[in-house]
Order: sequence, then C-alpha cells, then structure tokens
Amino acid sequence: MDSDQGKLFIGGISWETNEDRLKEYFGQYGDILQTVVMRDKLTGRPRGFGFVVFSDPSVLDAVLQEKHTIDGRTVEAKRALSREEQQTSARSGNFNQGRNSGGDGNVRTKKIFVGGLPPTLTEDGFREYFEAYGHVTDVVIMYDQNTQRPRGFGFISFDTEDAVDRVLHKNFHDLDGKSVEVKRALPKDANPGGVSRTSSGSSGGFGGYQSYGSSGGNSNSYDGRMDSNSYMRAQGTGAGFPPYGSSGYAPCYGYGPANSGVGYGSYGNYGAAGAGYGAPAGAAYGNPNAGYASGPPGAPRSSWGAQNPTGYGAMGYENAAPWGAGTGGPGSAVTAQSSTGAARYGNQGYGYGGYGGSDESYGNAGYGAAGGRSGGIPNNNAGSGGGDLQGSGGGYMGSGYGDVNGSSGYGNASWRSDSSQGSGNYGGANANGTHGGQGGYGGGYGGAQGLQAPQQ
DNA sequence: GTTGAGCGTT
Repeated sequence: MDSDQGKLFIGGISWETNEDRLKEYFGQYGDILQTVVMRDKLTGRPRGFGFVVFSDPSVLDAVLQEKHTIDGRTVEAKRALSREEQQTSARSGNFNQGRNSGGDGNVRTKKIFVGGLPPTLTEDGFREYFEAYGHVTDVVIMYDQNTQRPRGFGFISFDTEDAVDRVLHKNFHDLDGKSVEVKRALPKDANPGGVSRTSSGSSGGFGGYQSYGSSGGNSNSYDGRMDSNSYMRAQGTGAGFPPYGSSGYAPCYGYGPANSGVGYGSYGNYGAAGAGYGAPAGAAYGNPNAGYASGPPGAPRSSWGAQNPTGYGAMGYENAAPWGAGTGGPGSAVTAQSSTGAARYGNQGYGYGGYGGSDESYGNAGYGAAGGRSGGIPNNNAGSGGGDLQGSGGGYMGSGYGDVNGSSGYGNASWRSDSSQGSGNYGGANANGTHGGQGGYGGGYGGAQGLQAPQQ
C-alpha cells in the first residue's frame, strides 16, 4: 500500500503542539505535504498524536532514526499504519471497520466518495482518472465554504454499478502522485424506510455491518443471546481451523476481494453444520456436529453450551446442529429448535446474516436481516420478510459480493443437499426444507427460495 | 494523553 508512503505517525505529542508546529519541526527533514494533529471530535482537545506526511518518502528513514522533542515532549515517530493495517492488526474480534464501512450500506449509490485528494487536483484531472473505470456522470470536488480551500475530498458518479465496483475493488488509487481513498458515497438523502429498522437493532456490535443488517431489527430477540459467546468463541477456536484460519471471519467481512476467499470459506462451515443433515461436508470438518444430528431431538437444545463444544461448535456454526436434530424429531420439535438455531446464526452475525437465513426458512434471505428474523419468528415473517430482504439482500450480494463469493465457497458441493432448486447466485445453494441451514444460505444469498417444506 | 477524518454542488 503506497498510499501512506511518506506518512509518519507522531505519538505522545504535547497538547500544545499543533499542525504548524509539526510542520515547522519536521520541515527540517524535507518537504511536508501535510500535518495533522488529531483532536477529539467533541471536545476539540488534542488526542496526543498526529501525522506528518513528507512529499518524499525516503525522508522517513532519517526521521525515524532520531529522537524528537517538540514543545518539551519527547515524541515518538513511527511509520503510519494504513487504516487497513490498523484494521487487521486490531483485535481479531473487531469487525468494525469504522468509518470505512460507512459507505457500504444496503443502499447502493453509484457515487464514490474520494478522500485524500491533492489540493491541486482539478475536476478534469479527477474525472480523467476515474473514467478509466467507466463512464463518469458527475464530478465534484469539495471546497471550504469560507476559505474556498479544497477540502480534500470529492465525489465521482458513474452510470453503472460495475464501474463503481471496479473502483472499489481497489481501495487506493494514485491520483497525481498521491493516493486517494475511495469509498462508496453515503447516500445523501434520507434513508429509505428499511434502513431505520436496520439501525435500530443490533446496535451492538457489528458496526458497519449493521447496515446490512437488516438484521438489526430483528435481532432484538436474539440480542440477549447474541452474546458473544458464540461469537467470541468462534474466533478463539479459529485457530483450530486452518482453512478458515484465525483470520477468521473477521476479515471477511470486508466484502473486499481479498478476504473473500476466507469469508465465504467460513461459510463453509455452515456447510459443515449441514453435516447434521447428513451432508457430507461434515466429515471434512471433523464433524462435530454429527452427533447432534443423530442425537435425540429434544435433548440437545437445552443449552447452548451443550452444543458448542465441538470443534465446530466453536465455530458457532455448529449451531446448525440443532437443526439436524430437528430433522430427526417431530415437527414441533423442529420448530423449536429452529429458532434456536437461528438465533445463533444470527448471532454470528456474521453479517451475513445470511446465515440467518439459515433458518430455514425462509427466506430469510437477506443478509442480516435474515438472521434475526428468522430466529425470532420462525415462520411467518419470514415469509414476508424474506421478500424484502431478498430484495435488498439480493442486490447486495449480487453485485458487490459477487466476486467475492466466488462461487466456490458455497459450492453446492459442500452443501449439497439436494440440489434442486438452486438458487441462484450462490451457486446453488438451495434451501430445502428442513435444513434450514441450507436454506438460509440460499436465501440469503441467492435469494433463493427456501422451501419450507420440511421434507425430510 | 501514542494510529485519523473528511460525505455534497463549485
């Protein structure tokens, strides 16, 4: 990542130190493009660190070797971590991408927010650069209302989603020798109805993802359980699962290409879960769930704990197991379990609520949304909910994720279930009755149709 | 006090 080349993180600075002071001090080493002292957004009080950007990155070497005292404090200069690095290095548990996620929502605009624009950039230059990705319909560079100084960011609008995706595929772009950061622009106007529910819900924790979330709303029911349990655990154990690697899901989240593999991979787990159903996949994983599957219908569900233990369990996915059980048992039982199962999924939160979908049902289709809902109410809403969700969900996935998913992950293969109804996008996943799990998938992603029919 | 924030017409 070259975007932050030439950028130094300066830690431990005095509260007296401001941008000008940093520039003055570090200016002795070379030309400074920019300095910034981070302050608390609300109070305006300096947070004790800042950044200095040299036009010539090679200057850093010299700077890094010396000790620096500014305004009476010995400060620490280090190479700045890119936001990306920061993200990944952060606790694995943190799915938040902070502001970055902001641009991704279920509302997809064809506009891109571009940050870090060089002050010298003209709209023509701006446009020319982005035209390489598609037809640019609008270009905007923002200026300070009072000073008329460039604010360092602007917008590019395209006429197709594809172009947007191409641009976003690369998080950083070089423009006039500096690099800029691109994000999907936040919708300027109010959110569409669906969103509200989104936000309300799961506040907790999934951060940006919530957006997808439709999950939010529904999640309530789960919230309680959402607990981190499964979640955390999953990560902890992550290590155990090589394929999925500790990298865990977290990363995945990013719809980003890079992770994709992983992300979905994880889904695989689900598949595993599927095992319960007899799906072959289980084996691969070692199949912890198997037990459940076969196990007595009612018993297991008593507690989460019980189910978790196994390898998968950890994964959280295991939850799926319950279903398995369900399958075996009487209808009623199934239902009950289902909810449980669902819940967990939801929790997983993986965002993908997709999982949720898992529940069988129905449609939960949508991402997150799915999750929550499903859990909550096994049936009905699902139906309707599904509808919408899918809509949105579909959209989502459709494009953006498309690549990411690489069909591979989902491959039917793993799930296998019956393939018949493939749902679409994902390849197949189909939801078939009982197996909610699978259904979920399908639903979520594919928008597939989950059949409710329990078949079995 | 030690790893950011910027989102709209020009």
